Amino acid sequence: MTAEISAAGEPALSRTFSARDYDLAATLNSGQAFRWRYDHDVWEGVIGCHWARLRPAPSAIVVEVAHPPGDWRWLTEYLQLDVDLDLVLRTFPDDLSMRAAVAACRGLRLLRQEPWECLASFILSSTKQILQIRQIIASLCECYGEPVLVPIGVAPVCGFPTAARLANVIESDLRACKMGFRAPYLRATARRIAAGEPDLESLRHFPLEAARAALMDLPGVGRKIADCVLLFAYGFQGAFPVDVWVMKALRQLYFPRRRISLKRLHEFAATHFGPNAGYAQQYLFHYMRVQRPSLAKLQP
DNA sequence: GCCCAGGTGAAGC
DNA sequence: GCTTCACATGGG
Repeated sequence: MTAEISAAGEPALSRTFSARDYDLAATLNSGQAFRWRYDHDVWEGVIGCHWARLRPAPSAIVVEVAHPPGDWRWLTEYLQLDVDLDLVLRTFPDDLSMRAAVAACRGLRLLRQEPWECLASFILSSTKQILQIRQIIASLCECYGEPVLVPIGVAPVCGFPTAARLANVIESDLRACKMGFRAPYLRATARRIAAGEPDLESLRHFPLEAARAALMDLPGVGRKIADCVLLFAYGFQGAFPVDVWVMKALRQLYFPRRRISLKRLHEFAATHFGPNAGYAQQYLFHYMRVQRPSLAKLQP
């Protein structure tokens, strides 16, 4: 590995993956992951310690990497290329709202991200616009991440900083990355994770509620951020993050002109959206944010 | 200037 | 239990 990393400056290697019904733009731009940059029909980003460039093609995704990987599981797992979207969409409730969301966003996928990066990213997400979350994380990676190998002609880029690294950054230095009041939360949680309390890998094998409780015990992590990590990093489909957009979606689409508490919305979501509720949530989120921005402004 | 952004935690009833 | 508020920062 070290030998490969040191052998910088080679041309990118390309491989095409079959991917039917995969909307790369919607997926990489739907507020799940924050490290992708779009330029001339191409997405550039970092997955773990791998630089990657993704380009949509008919029923496929063309992937460029900086060095030959031993295997491609880090990529196929991240993009969830083995998921049959039809099977997922078929489990959605057959109501007008979900039909509209699917019609508008078909091809939107859930990624499967590395837990620490996902957790830290969403700690930084609170009351921030997606554009600003990207900027904070870019700054954090540039300051405290390890450089990854890139091909000739590509600007240097870093991986996401480890919990151990961020645990040793003082709060004022974190604030220099423009994360504001989130800095002490990120630092305190980084220290907990670096100490293995909890061990993020072991959460994979926990029941949903136990994993959620372990995450919510961390500083700066409440129900919403915990659910984002449960869904985007571990794939728990019972996790249904309710942020301001999803709250508007649920209230307007399912409970118009009624007062309904967040608790009731969670109870509704847990029974109404079926075995792939997490997927349904992402469709509602993206639908509201991208397709119905004018409606989203009405009656919060 | 104003309001809002993929919220959380603490303090008040 | 529920409601209100402070918390940084930047975009529209």
